[in-house]
Amino acid sequence: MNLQTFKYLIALEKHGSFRLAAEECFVSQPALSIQIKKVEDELGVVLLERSPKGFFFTPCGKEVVARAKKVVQQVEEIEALARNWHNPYSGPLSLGAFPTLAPYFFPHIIDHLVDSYPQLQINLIEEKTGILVQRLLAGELDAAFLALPIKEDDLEYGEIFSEEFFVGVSKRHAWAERDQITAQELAAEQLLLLEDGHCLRGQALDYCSRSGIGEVLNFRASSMETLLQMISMQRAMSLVPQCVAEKNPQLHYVALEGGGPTRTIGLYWRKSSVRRDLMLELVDDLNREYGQKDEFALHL
Amino acid sequence: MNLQTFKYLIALEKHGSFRLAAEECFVSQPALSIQIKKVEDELGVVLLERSPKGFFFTPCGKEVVARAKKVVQQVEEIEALARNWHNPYSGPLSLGAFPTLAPYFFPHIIDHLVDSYPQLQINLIEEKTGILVQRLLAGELDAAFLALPIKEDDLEYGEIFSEEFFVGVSKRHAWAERDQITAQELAAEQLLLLEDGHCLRGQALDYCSRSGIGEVLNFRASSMETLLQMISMQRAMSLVPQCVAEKNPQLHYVALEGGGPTRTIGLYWRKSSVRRDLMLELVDDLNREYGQKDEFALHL
DNA sequence: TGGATCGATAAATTTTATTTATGATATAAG
DNA sequence: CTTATATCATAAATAAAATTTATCGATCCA
Repeated sequence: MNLQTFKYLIALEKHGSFRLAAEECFVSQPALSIQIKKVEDELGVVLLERSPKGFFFTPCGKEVVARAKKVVQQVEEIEALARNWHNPYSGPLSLGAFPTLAPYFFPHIIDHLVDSYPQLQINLIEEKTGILVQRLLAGELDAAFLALPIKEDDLEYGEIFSEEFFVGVSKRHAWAERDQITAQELAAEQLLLLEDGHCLRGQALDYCSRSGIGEVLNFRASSMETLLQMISMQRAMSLVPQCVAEKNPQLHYVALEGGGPTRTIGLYWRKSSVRRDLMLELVDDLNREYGQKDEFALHL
Repeated sequence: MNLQTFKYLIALEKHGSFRLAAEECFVSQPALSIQIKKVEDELGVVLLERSPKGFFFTPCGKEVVARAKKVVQQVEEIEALARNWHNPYSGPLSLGAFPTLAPYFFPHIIDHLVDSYPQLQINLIEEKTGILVQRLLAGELDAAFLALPIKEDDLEYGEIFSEEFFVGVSKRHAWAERDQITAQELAAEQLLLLEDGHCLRGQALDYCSRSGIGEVLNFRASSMETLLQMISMQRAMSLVPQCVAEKNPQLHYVALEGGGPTRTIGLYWRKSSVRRDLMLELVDDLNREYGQKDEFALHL
């Protein structure tokens, strides 16, 4: 059993081709072929079903590859651990945030990050929540700002802040003079939502079903910007989180009586991350700087 | 980076000696020395602090060894997966149970197990809960019967059964004619408990503190058998789970009005276990055979 | 059908790990 | 205070392993 062979298997799954896999691993194609066969012998199991026209992984092969990926990732984490041992505050740090947060939140923290950790080379990645979680688990991201809750055993998180949703309407809308409306009033209206995959969409739908708001406009905006555009054209209204509202004063925002729905943002990272201590420190920092409470929750 | 080297590191930590570690790995001492040095070069980190009188692991070394253990264990799980792929119902299966359950529970299920899975070579291990969890996580056990709750991310479980605790007293005791007593009455008495480390002790203490029973006899029996002996000598009373009571009719058992404390037993295994499917089946089986409800809870 | 591509195989080669032998240092016993 | 016996490190020789180059047979597509 051999880590290099695991990498071969993983590359093979990725490319579906011996030649390409070998290329990625910077070895010749026979080297890869032989090692794959060897590991099959060693395990006493057929991992690939070969035919003259190609090959595919057996169920057992798929299971082995899935586990091999975890193993290789952990080894890479050992290597990173050693690399960063002498200075955990140096090197590249990749942070993610989902699209309805990133453009409104990153500008707030970027200066603080750069000042506090000058030796870190910070990469900011904007992706939908699902992709972020995936990349986090795959070790491609060090941490991500995500809306609670995220159910992943391998991740832990600290809460950063909570914010309310307001009802965003055009300044020419009938509600433009009002500060508050009731959930009942909202229930009579139709809401524009983002397209599938945005966590904000899920949060809004949650709130609607809990508040008995059934109907939502069957048109889905593909980005927050589009959505705000449509609202300002008086074509729609929507639930808008506070940080987005603050950056878009061209609209009017109506609060929901008794408090609207809220979203809580947490910073998530792998429990096994080599940057774990740094992340804990960062959560502490961000709470001091931008947090609303004296106490903040860590979920480790 | 190399799995064999990880094994060397682990053996080195285990024995604290190059020679012994090499022996365990069936290689010569220089082979081990050289590989350790090589991995240090490769990682660019000193793992061992060497001195003429010996060596110890650096903080970084300790971290690396801890992670290496996980990696090696997962690789072993891949090997086991492959071995058992063609017949998951064959080979050795190690099951644990804690001391206040094992002797009373294993006899109930052993026939069923042997009949249902004739190709499995079943090993039963009796240890205190803490040790069982440790051995489970280390991959030395396939599964263990444990009292809920157990907080371990890497484990999952299915509930098997719940049972009530009764107050066990001698047949010559004043309560020997009674069927029920109240928690208040019990509060006036002193309870004998098992020594530290037994989960039953924790459960009893929990109940006592919740029921306002403050005093417990400051003498700790080292086994359930001793405890029952002492009770029958009229020297004490204690909380006894139902399955223990059934096997010891020489005592009298008084129920607590409104129901006494209960313990729920679950079968726990590693989420990554190669026997996962078998375990799910076993939980199902045991519930059909011995479970009290039609529905049983799986916590995956 | 001919050329290109794919993966398997064989032999030669290189790289890597391991053994044997030995050295330097410290500890324990006489 | 010596001597014997541990310990781990080092060096050279050996064994084992992975890798490369070269080649084959099969399929696919024009």
